[in-house]
Amino acid sequence: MTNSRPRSGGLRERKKAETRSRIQEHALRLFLRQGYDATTVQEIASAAGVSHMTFFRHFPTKEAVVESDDYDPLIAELIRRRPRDEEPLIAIHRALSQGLAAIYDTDQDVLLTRTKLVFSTPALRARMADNQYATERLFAESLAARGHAAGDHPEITLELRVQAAAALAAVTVALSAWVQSDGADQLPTLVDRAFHALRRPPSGP
Amino acid sequence: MTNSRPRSGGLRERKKAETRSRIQEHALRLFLRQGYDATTVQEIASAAGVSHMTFFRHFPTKEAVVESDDYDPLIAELIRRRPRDEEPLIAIHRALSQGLAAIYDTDQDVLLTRTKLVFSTPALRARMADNQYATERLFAESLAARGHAAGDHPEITLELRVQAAAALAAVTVALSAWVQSDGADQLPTLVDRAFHALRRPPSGP
DNA sequence: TAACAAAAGTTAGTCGCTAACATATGGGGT
DNA sequence: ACCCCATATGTTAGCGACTAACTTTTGTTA
Repeated sequence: MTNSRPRSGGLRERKKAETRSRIQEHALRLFLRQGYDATTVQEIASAAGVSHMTFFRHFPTKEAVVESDDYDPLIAELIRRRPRDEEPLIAIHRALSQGLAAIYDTDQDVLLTRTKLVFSTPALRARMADNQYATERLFAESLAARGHAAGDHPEITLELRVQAAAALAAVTVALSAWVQSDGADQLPTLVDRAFHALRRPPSGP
Repeated sequence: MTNSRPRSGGLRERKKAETRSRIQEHALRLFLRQGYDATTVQEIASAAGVSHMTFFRHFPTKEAVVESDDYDPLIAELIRRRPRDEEPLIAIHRALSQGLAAIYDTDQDVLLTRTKLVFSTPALRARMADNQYATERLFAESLAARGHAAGDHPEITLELRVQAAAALAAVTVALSAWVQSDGADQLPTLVDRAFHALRRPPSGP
């Protein structure tokens, strides 16, 4: 039995990837034009020139076509690179700002559009919120792994999980405020304010 | 046209409430016995002796039969009663502990069972996570309203929202750890630990 | 070019959920 | 007591997300 693994540059793989992104593009276009709920999977499939089954072979659910967890592993890696003695919330804040800066300047408009769609669609919002549980664990892991050998897996404490979850909550509120201002406020600034609020609760007037 | 509002003690209202809770009881029983996804609405309705339409007249979705936002308004009220100069995270922590104590001793088993179900069912988890956005706003409002007249609505700042969101994240992690320990750990203790982690990030060894 | 395997299509079905319309029943006014 | 109406429930038909089973098409590889 010879190696039957598909070549990375093969026609087959390329076509598959093209189909996938064609579906995704048409889906987003239709969602923005006529709303998420008002767009059927059949409609997206037809627009992309495929059957509805092909849609589900590429995306497990209708919601999945909007989700993009490309960022999570990137941020996780940046957290892992922070010094071990840095306070968890500071570490996440810096890693996040760093990662955000990398994409904010180039993809700002796309990010805003997509985030608006997610926040205004209950089904997508719920998905995003649930995905944060997985992200929380990933970030907590990354916090624990700072300054350890690659194979080493230090304990993930409740404290680390709380701090990862709080950081994610802060980012989410910042995103929400960003969307509410329709992109007028600068997202990095809002993120900074959110993390600041996490560390130093303001007292009354 | 005279007052046609139904009396609170009427037979009609009582029957309706009975039907509602009968549906809910059978639903939970079936979910626990055979799993959430493996239980159809039709099945629940039949078990409760009603048609599937009656189910949806009492609960907007299948998930709603598990959700219980009875606690949120209670906690919100407790937050509102905290002194105005108390730091937001402290205020939420105390209000929450107070509210939790009221129900923990009596409903501990039910709470654990239900929470286990929610955390182990993606659809329910996603719903719960999304509901937290509404709860976050409610708590932020309550924080802002402390020591103000009833009709007065002070501004809800980004900072307050972040703190409310962080507090909810802390509680959620505590609940998750509680479920993971199968109720062996004390929930109030876990909540205290979670809030503590929020305020004083531990440094490395 | 023959043969294999991955990708896409076809079809039929389940389940959550809604709309429209029909029926039953409790509660108030007379 | 009776009638009338509002409200709770039932029936039926249908849409849309998603799955399973099977067939057809199409790169790839020997």
